Amino acid sequence: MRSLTFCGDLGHDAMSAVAAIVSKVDLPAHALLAEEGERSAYVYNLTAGSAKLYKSLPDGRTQVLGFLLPGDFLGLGDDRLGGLAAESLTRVSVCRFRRRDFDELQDRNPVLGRRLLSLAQDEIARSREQMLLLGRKSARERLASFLLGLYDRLEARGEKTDPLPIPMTRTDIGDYLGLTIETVSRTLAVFKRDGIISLDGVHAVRLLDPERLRFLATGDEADRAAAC
Amino acid sequence: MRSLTFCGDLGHDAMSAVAAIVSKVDLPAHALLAEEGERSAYVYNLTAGSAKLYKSLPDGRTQVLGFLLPGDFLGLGDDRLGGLAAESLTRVSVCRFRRRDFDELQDRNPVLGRRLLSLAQDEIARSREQMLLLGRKSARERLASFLLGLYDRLEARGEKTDPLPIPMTRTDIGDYLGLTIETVSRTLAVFKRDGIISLDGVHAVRLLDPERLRFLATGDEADRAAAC
DNA sequence: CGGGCATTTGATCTAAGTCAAATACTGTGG
DNA sequence: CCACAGTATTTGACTTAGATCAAATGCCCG
Repeated sequence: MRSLTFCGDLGHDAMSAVAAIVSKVDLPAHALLAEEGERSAYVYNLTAGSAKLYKSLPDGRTQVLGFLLPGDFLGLGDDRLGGLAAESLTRVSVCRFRRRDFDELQDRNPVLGRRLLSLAQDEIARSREQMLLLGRKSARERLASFLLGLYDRLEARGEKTDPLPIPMTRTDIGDYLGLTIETVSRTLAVFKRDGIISLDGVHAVRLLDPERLRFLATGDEADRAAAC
Repeated sequence: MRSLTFCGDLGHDAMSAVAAIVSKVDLPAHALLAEEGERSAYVYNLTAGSAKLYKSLPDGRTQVLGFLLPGDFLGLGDDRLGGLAAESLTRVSVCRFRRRDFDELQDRNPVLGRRLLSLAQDEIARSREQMLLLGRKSARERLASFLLGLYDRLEARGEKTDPLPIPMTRTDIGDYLGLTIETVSRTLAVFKRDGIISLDGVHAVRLLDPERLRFLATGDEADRAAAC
């Protein structure tokens, strides 16, 4: 099964050790995998479906920190980490580990330890990119980056990307990009008008001009006027 | 010396192993410790002074990803990581490790490995907090968070915080908070007018009402009108 | 002591937010 | 399979926080 992609080349011993402590769980859409402030006793690895990770201010403003796709971990070393919640966007399947078991496994398997450090560093790199986006990019640049990011991640996992599936709502997208749903909607409308994308219903997009999108995403615009 | 705080309780062997591969370097203010796109052959641990970590868009917009204070690492596992630069803000002293030596040390010392994973997780937690700030907080909330963050970090290291030293320029602060220098300046002026802080020259602040600042930072405002 | 940068302050502009309706989906039960 | 209810999305009109442009100061540091 594809559930344990993360232990790919850990060797046979490690794989059976992993298999021994994992349990598979299915959950419906909109299920809370973790609540803000809670210290979860579990570590999850998503095997099907998608989820969002977020953090909120007391008055309800929320920031989506990332979307989890199949293969992604949730709760790694997070036990202590600052109030942050996770919710499934679709029906999901997860592999669940009791945290204690997982930590122990990690202590006995240096390769796994190194793998986890490497995952943490990937996450740091992605966070940095996102900080640049949130701090300095325009709405168009944010949406372009978002679409390409989703595309690239699915591509990298060998999932289909032609009608690019968008499992999250406009609200989730807005909360991820630091925008309102209206701005998300309007900006996508402009991309459509400009022939950069086409909407295939609300939860799928076709990237008609990825080239142009790349330019937009990095701010290399040279944004020639788009007539009406 | 305080240079090797990170290996505090690693044990004697590890400490001498560390000592064997480290070299101490002093650099002036505004020195580049790493350039965007470069793959540095070194890992640094800052022992005195401060520095900024940043990332830029092709047109020059830049996002400061964080400020390094004494004890902080630079370049951990970063070799590959997406173009990101570091520059000293003041005169700095650093402990420099050749990356290869450092990786090797890490492989032989599981405690060090765990320590690094933990540092990486701290960094992820801080990044998440910053994403919430950049995506959802107002200018006042950002500045309040910034001042308190600086205060807390110095406090935690036992540095003096009464006149809170602000080694970075307004430009750096703006680039860190996703604001312009004008907005930074104006917002600090408002804090001053409201008696929340007092400016002690341009590179030192006195937090007169940390309480209030905490409320501001978390958006718990209840922002009673401030008369003129 | 003065030149050059950093900061502050003021006036104005604008991208994105807010408020308010239409429309369009989605899932459900008949 | 269809209609309907309830939500999600789009679209439009208007507002605003923060950006931009433009001068004054202020502050190092040689």
